[in-house]
Amino acid sequence: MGLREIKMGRTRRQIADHAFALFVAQGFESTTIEQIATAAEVGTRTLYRYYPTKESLIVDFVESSLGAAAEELRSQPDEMPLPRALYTMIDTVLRVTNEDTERVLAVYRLADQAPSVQARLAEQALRWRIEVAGEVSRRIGGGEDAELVAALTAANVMNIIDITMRTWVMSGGARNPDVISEQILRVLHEGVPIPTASVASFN
Amino acid sequence: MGLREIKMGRTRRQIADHAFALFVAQGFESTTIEQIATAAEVGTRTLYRYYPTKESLIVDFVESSLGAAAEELRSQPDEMPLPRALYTMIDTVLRVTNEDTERVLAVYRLADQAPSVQARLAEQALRWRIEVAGEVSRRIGGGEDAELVAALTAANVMNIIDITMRTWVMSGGARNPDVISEQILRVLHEGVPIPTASVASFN
DNA sequence: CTGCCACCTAACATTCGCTGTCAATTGGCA
DNA sequence: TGCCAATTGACAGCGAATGTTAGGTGGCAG
Repeated sequence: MGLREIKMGRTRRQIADHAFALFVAQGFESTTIEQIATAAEVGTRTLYRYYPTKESLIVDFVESSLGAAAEELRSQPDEMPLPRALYTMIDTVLRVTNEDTERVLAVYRLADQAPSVQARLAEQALRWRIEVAGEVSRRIGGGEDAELVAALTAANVMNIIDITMRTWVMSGGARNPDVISEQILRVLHEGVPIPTASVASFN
Repeated sequence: MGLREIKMGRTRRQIADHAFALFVAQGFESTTIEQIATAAEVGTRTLYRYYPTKESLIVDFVESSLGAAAEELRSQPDEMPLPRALYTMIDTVLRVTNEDTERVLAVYRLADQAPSVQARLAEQALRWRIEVAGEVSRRIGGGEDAELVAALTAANVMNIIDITMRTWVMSGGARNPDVISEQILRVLHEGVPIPTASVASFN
């Protein structure tokens, strides 16, 4: 790795750190790109080369976490049972979370006060849902309802991650994310209500 | 209802219709607010009073649909089994869809070409997920894992709606949404893979 | 029927996110 | 050491979004 990339990496982190500091201090909307650029000692044009949108200053952090999780899923051997492979994915996200709790907390708190950030986060989850669905589809093969099963399974996984994170954030970071996700998995295995047309089958 | 509100309703529809026409014709990003305002024969400031953001010109349509569905859920008697009540909600969304297929198709197609629209749609789904979780929570009472069950149930319902719609849109509107959702419900009742920590229990 | 009030409308100005362009700078490498 | 390629940031400009304000229109009391 050359000096060039090292410097770029440093610049990138500089920008994100100053952005977070300012966002937390003054709020997302009332912080301008120019303020961030000035604080990070770069031109606004340079900032935009690293982070294409204002929201990405916050959301890229989660993006990399989800990216690592999806990569983890793909890297599991095909012989591994799907439920186990899916679990490794959740585990990866939680590991990243445990490594930088403060930043993750800040992300979700900022999302709560800035609709555009919330929107980008939600879109991100959707994109990864589709990504994961593709991998699940590949693993279960192309049976009858394969596409739908894959889509539903992927959606489930993203829900588990999302609800775990939100529950954790709601506790102010006090509870343990791993414990929460275990609880969620237990509840899921016990079964949750599923919509039914007729009154007959309850759950 | 006074003359004033009638006129406002007309203006509102005027704006949305012209916006959709322009979006479909030229794409979302390359259509400016001013073009829409001009086409609808209103000032840009007036347009913003009806639709606070450019994206809302598109997503308000879905918002009302989800709003009607949530209202439907709330209006079901408490004695009705939850799975049945949840079903009425899905049914309501699909009914709205069947009533204005062209507009719904346009919404999702535009979302595919405009990230900001996709993001707002996803955020909307998230908001309604939380809304529905509240109502589910109320109906199942405050038992041990009640909050988590409610959150997971609500997420499931929103997933069913979303996957139904996406599958339908992917078919170009050819397939029947009701049939798709029935298929999804059947698959769900048969059970989909759930992440597991140990290799032992394979769904 | 009339006149007043509240609300709707739209023009104007301004802020801010974001992009294209281009010249200056700096790292990589022969 | 000097050339090439890539990074940088200044400048200009577009378009979305908001505050302000003046003028118009419907609703309603007298």
